[in-house]
Amino acid sequence: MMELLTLVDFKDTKIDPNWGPFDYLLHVLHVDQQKLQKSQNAPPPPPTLCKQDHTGFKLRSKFNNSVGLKRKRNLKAVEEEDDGDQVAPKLKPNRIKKQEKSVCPIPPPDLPPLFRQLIVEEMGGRGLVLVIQKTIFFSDINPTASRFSIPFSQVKTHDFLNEAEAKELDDKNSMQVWLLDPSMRGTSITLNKWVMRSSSLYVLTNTWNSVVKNNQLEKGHMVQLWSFRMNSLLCFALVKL
DNA sequence: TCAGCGGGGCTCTAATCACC
DNA sequence: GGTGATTAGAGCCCCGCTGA
Repeated sequence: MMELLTLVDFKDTKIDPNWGPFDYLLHVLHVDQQKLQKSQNAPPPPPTLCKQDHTGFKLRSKFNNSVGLKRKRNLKAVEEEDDGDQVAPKLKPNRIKKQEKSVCPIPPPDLPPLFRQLIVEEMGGRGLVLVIQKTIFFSDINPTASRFSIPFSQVKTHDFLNEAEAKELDDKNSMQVWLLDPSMRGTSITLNKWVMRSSSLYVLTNTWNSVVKNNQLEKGHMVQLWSFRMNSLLCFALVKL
């Protein structure tokens, strides 16, 4: 059973002033692995710190999701702003024809070399798996919704979850994972599993809004979500195509 | 015709505000 | 500081459009 990190886990951390945000990400992963290994009575191999200048890293646990939550623009204001960009503001946004939607090129494009180099060579990531390739819809960038939906029907494989994680998702419907966003910033994010009556989906929530904002994600953008593992920790990489 | 899925509405919870 | 009102976030699920 994976335990969440707390401030106590970082009491021995010595901050190097030269660390970039990405180094903090790697350190957190290291601490997480140590904790995991301790619980299994085996010392973990430390991940290699790199000196890339990635920004935007932040740490959140599922127990402080609401801490520091600020009120944001109300929905009406958001809609009014959005209407300004739409051709027919009085009408519902036109649905995208299925042919324009998440039609995955066959074969789907491989992970960009820059991402592969960062994940595999610098982060020591293993087991890269394409989880989904989809077009971003309004609901994916709607700040009120604050979620990225991953419909089961579009998921390439569910193998990115091991048995324990699948069980955790079934039991608690959510788990904390790491997301490497298109600008290569590391973010802690919540992976939820929503079971609907006729279908199910995975949903990235919680810090998704900041990913949208930081990467200027917009409706219509094609993205890929890759999964990989840092030691045993489940991580994702979001790639904008 | 019908299954699938995006869009968005409803409800509950939590944060914040206003007032005492 | 306590309490009720207001507002926004999060989770869930229904509606209806689209394409097979």
